[in-house]
Amino acid sequence: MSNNNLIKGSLQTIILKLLEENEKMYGYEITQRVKELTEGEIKITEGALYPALHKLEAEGMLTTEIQQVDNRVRKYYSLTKDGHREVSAKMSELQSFVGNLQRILDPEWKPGLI
Amino acid sequence: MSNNNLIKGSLQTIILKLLEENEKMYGYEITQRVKELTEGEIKITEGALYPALHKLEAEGMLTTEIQQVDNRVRKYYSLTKDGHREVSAKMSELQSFVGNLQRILDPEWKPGLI
DNA sequence: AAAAGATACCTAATTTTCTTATGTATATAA
DNA sequence: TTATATACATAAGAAAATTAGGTATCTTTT
Repeated sequence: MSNNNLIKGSLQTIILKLLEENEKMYGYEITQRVKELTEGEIKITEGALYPALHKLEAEGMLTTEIQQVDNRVRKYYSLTKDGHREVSAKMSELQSFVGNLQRILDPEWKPGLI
Repeated sequence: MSNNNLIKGSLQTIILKLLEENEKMYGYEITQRVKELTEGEIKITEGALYPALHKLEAEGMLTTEIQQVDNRVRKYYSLTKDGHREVSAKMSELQSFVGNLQRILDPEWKPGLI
């Protein structure tokens, strides 16, 4: 995940949230979407992404569907019912953690500002 | 660090920032300050804290000073010159990462809001 | 008086999650 | 024809946490 050794553990949340917004995506597409949304600042490495996708699938959060596109194989992922539930949980966990971080690092901070 | 498996890697930044604000602190004090600032939501475990302090000291970011207080030993940490430089670097890295996270997770988000 | 909890330090084994490197394969641009 | 982009995958190693244990003193509760 780029040169950011800070803040690990948010990859699952990123994957789940993108899939909530997009119905179905394949791995490579996710890396490109993140790169695009962050103007190249966050690059998800394949060594991090694929194991994370496999883990989420094994946990029942995602289902897969293989498609042939121009002689190339794509593996599309989408949220299961459990996956949909998990998105909200992960998102509020993350937002709450970011809030707590601000409270520690910026004593002036009040919710509503960044 | 509490029950938050999300967002690892911010402990160093937390330590450095607290020491910038407080001149000197000892380990146990840091755990208590964080607990207090986050109303108990983030609990830094000793197994995470002490190795992190030792690493920062080994890297020349912190110096230590032992004090006896009521027959109990306290190890006070303070920032070195390098440590002071590092705080700004770590802080802007973290703030930029949080910004990128918002861009990924909240398409509505614009800098200035949280 | 004894037990429990708070204060204060520490380390070791294990787990999780990442980076780095490598491998396969097709299509396109230089 | 060589490099880049697309598309999947895994394995070795590093980094940073969790969990669980250890030592010791002081204070509060039973």
